Amino acid sequence: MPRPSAADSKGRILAAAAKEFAAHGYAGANVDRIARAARLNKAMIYYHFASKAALYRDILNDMFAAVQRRVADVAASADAPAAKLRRYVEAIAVEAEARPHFPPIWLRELADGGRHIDQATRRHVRGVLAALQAILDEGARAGAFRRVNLIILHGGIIAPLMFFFATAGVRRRLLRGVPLAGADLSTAAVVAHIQQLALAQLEGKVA
Amino acid sequence: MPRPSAADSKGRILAAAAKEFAAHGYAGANVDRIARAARLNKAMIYYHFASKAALYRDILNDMFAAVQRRVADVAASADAPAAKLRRYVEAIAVEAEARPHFPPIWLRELADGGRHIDQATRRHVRGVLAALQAILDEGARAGAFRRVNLIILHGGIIAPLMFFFATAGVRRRLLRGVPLAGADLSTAAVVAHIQQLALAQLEGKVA
DNA sequence: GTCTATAAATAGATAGAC
DNA sequence: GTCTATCTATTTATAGAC
Repeated sequence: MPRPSAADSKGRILAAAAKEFAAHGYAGANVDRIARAARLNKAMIYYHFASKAALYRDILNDMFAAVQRRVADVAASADAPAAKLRRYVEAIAVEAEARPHFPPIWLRELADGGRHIDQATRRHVRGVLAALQAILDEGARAGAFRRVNLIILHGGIIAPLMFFFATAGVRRRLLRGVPLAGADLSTAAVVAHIQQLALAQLEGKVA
Repeated sequence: MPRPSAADSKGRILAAAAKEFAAHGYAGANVDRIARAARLNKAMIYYHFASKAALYRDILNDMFAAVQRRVADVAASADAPAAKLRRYVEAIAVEAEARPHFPPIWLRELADGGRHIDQATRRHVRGVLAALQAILDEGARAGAFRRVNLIILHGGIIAPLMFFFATAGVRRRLLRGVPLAGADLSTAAVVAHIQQLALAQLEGKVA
């Protein structure tokens, strides 16, 4: 994955495209706007990428590759299962904050039924779940975790996380003036909350 | 809101459009496809609606009006706070199952920053949160609930619910062959789980 | 590698007949 | 209310010069 550098045009295109796809979705994204934001022109995009779809797939793939790398490191570490679980949640949050385009693009891709996810990306997605499963198995073997449904647990982690990051705009727009609406919500507070909920399930404090 | 009936063309357009917007998003939706799915032609859409945007706004508004009506009924009922909370979660799930376009459209709209939400719809969204707040206040006054952040609690309810309904397609596509991936997940099990998590927070069983 | 100019297709919207 | 035909703008993608 050629990481973006201010100098090379391909990196600038990837950065501009990620922003554009996050803001407008695949169909709504405009190749010309991407080119202008990258201080280039349309032709340069087709010099580096075969098509709009290929550009989008590259961005998707990069997102999930990054997340998988991070959570695989966590699963392979020497921490206790509960600590790994906390770090798993944190890893996803870190990646979402480092790549602000990640949560909105993932939300849209879910709504699209995963239509643009190619084989490489699918492997990464499965790798993320495999890392969580490994943590759960280890915890269960150690007697620290009870067995829970992987998808229910993962949904309880990824869904509120993605919502928190992706809805900053909507919260500002819709909840102006609503008391207790949580304008003061910090990433740290949300992450801590999700960690506690997940651990409460695994440790049998809640059914 | 003129409810869809098999006979009238406006209802058929609304039904076809809801499906199209859910599958492709606002920008990706195709007016011609909507017309064909409604067994009509493009001109009929512009006879009933001012524009593609107006058609989309009507569908958004209808979704949230329906949810608000349901949760307002729950909040105004005579049940105990804990029962109301459980019925609040169930109400959203019922509405999501009754309108399969609702979860994907809402996911996309979040990613869009709520760009297409007009004033009427905004009132409905706020009304949904107001109903939850009323339930929380009542529970707190009765000494049954402790005070929690409205947005964190609501996010913990709405996010996994929308994910569950909206990701059925992705789960099938991405997780084929993954053991324990929860192909057996039922709406009832997911709803019960979310109810328990929310109540655990409110009753202080988890921080 | 980067650009201008343009081809080719798509899609929102409207005119006007019935 | 419903249709066919069409206008017009937008947009992906490419040709070809530098």
